[in-house]
Amino acid sequence: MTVRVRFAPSPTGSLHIGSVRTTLYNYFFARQNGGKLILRIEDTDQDRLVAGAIDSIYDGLAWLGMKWDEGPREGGPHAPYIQSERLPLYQKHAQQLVDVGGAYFCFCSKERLAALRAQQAARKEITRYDGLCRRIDPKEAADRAKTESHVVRQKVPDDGIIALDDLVYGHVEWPLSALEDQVLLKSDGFPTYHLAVVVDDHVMGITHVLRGEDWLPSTPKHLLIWRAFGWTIPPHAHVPNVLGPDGKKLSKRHGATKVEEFRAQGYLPAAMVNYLALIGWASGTEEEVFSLDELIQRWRIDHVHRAGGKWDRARLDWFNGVYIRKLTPDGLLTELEPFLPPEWDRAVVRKAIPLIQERMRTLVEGRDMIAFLFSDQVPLDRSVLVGKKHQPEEIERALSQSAVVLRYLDPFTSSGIEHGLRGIADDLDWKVKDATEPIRVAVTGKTEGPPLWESLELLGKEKTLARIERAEELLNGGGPS
RNA sequence: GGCCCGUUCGUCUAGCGGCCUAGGAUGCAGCCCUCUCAAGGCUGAGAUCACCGGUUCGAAUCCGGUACGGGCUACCA
Repeated sequence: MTVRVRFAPSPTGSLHIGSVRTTLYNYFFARQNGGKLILRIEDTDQDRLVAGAIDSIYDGLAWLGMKWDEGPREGGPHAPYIQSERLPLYQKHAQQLVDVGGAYFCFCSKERLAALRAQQAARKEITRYDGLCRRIDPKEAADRAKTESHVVRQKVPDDGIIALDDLVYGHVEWPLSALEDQVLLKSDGFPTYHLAVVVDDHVMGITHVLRGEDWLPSTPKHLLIWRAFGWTIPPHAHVPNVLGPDGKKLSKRHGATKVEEFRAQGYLPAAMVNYLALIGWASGTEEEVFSLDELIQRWRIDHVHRAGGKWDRARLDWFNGVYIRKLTPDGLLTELEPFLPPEWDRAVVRKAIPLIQERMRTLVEGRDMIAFLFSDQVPLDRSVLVGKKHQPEEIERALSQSAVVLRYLDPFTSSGIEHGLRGIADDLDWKVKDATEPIRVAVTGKTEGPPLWESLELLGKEKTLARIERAEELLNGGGPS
């Protein structure tokens, strides 16, 4: 039997990091078993639809490097793959469930339901449906259903126990008495998630249900549906949540949560994939840098951790640095491209790459590191320029001596610059870094960054001298402040 | 409140009864390298394995309870 798994996002916004992690696990599982991957859009809540969400899901998954076999745009034997386009299927199955006694029509208004809940809450009782419509004679109910607004509710047996042997969590069981009669088909004719997943998973031949931990509590409802239809229940695996720093499910409150945000911040897809895969799974060895293909090979469902894992930006940053350093210089240039202002000379950027590649953790950081090469608007702060070791007059003198040496340098190359500047330090009897620091600040506005000699060469003699001059003026009391 | 799940260094995790005086990574600190910052190398601090009981010759690992955290509890997914 070929493995068939699905990822089933709902188009309520752009792709969330947490669903990406779950999707990744589905992806690994499908690929390592030579199985098929199905993308199914679960848009049964018409109120929560967000325009453009499907595009963003496609964009995000494609950016991450995931490819799938069946889906809304690629089609497949079970099209359509958008639940809102499969309504008759769910309606038919809801009816079937009513026929076999697994569900019933309910005519209670939302008002009555709300009032019921309020009363129960006031009495500090469990708030759940009271089963009023369960007692209506089926024939009468069927008649009323022809004209009256109604929903279809699941008929949960009064007692007994239902259990699941989860591939990750092991044996889990629920007392049926704790479950309420869930709505399966809404009055607008749309199914709820519970009906739609089960029907689609069965009809689409899904062999393994792999989804987030938050679905575990509603699994007994699904199990009951599978059972009522008399279908074979596929193995289920729930995977732990991705948490925010406070231990709660990762959400916008915690900052960036969407793939596109991380993309915009200059993270590489390979780093995202690698880092994300490691929240909730470990190889069991001491390796942890894995490509997508390696993850497909190495990932094992039985090595999935049960506890939720917190999102750790610092660790992501480290992974991103690792992947940036793995790039070829031209590869890095390509990755950098979307972040570069159009007017920046790409030939210069290309030459700067070896200077920044091992220093940057994100593409944005890399771009910022070389911005001084293209803009004369470098910030200049007098106290930063002077530093702590020397008097302003001494710094000014060092600067002007350096300028003299630099001015007569021809050609203006990094080795010449190095030689000249080291000479200045010697003359001054300063440490090289002390003589070098004011120049770095004058030219880049910062105390840290790419190596100076090469940076100056790239900047060129004219601009270098102009900026040093500007710094001298600042120390003179005149000039820019 | 009810049901379910979870709990090993700050963080991600290894660990599936003896190899654990608990390993790796990240982060942090220090040293080396060095024109700065990184990268790289080395070193270090950091976990009474939530707690209490039990099983066992032996428990981070098995069982029970407690505490704490989380998820779910909608005509949301």
